[in-house]
Amino acid sequence: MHGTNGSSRTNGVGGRRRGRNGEAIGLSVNFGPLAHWVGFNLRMAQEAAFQAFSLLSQEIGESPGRFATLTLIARNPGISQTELSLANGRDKSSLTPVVEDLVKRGLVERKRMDSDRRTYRLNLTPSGKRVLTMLTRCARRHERNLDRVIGERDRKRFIQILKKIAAELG
Amino acid sequence: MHGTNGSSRTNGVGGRRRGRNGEAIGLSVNFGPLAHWVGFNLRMAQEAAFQAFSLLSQEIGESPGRFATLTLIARNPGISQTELSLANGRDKSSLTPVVEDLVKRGLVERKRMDSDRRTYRLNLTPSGKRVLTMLTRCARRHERNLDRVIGERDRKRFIQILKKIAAELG
DNA sequence: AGCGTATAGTTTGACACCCAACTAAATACT
DNA sequence: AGTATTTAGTTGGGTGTCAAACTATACGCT
Repeated sequence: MHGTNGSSRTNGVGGRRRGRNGEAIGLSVNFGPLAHWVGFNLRMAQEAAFQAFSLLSQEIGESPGRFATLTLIARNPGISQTELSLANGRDKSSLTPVVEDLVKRGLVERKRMDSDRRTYRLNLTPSGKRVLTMLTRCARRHERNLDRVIGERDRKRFIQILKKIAAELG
Repeated sequence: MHGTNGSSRTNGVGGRRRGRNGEAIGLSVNFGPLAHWVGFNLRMAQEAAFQAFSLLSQEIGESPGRFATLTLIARNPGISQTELSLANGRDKSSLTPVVEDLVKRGLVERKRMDSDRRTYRLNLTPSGKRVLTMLTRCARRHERNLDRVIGERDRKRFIQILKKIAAELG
């Protein structure tokens, strides 16, 4: 099971038949090789998971992007923006408006470093810690849902593979 | 190994030590719970894979987004834009400029339907088929790289899980 | 000291995407 | 037939992202 293509029609998404008269696509979409390829399925899964977390996190008025940022600052007090962007897998320029907003809303504190006055040190404020706590609760709920889908047995291996992909294709 | 957090420092990304004098983050970044969560690792893996395919596909002057679109049109001749956007997991409005561009560059042909003059039928032109062939070659190369990372043994299960996530969190 | 290079962060311009509002066509209801 | 509802696609507004150019500091070499 790898080279064999067969037909790869699925009904997962494609659209329920409206069968006029054999109107080209009867009932479902043919994904062709996409169905068996990692890249495509990785994208679809990631976007579904993101979407789901987005819903949870907006219940408390935050965006999912903020969550990783806050966690990384909490875990690495005094981290610089460049280090943060690197760890977060985003360009440092993407971080500028995010940090700006977090500072403005009083979740993050930002001080120039003495030894190197180009770089900032980031830290959570007490208010930032409170928000992070709530977001973390959301995230745990989200993770429980994912765990349920993945299954306890495969979970560890699954994450291992994800990490490996990120590491070896970075 | 699941609940135990320990420390979760990794050196995968964080930045090699520049050890001034214990300057807050010595050598690596602490990812905290992120390290063990599916959502974060899913994002990182997806983005790494996307990036890698992006490099391959731009060798032939195309973007990765185009690839799934062209494949779906090839496999479902006469598909409508809405069906396409649904299968592709994008909003239909996102497709407007993409299709526009593909038509302008002569890869896709677009005809109004007779029975319902609101909808378009999309088809590849011969030129579009040629481009898709090249892109598919790229994609196969990319998949081989991913396979090497994932390992033949886990591959099938891995994709199954990705599909399940996309389906059950959609 | 002085010049060239590297680094931290910002700015700018481009894209890809989403959502909500819109237009035009089809269908359903009566 | 006439109005209301649904559907296919487009438009407009906003967001998040990257890459490249820029500013300012720091470092290295002579």
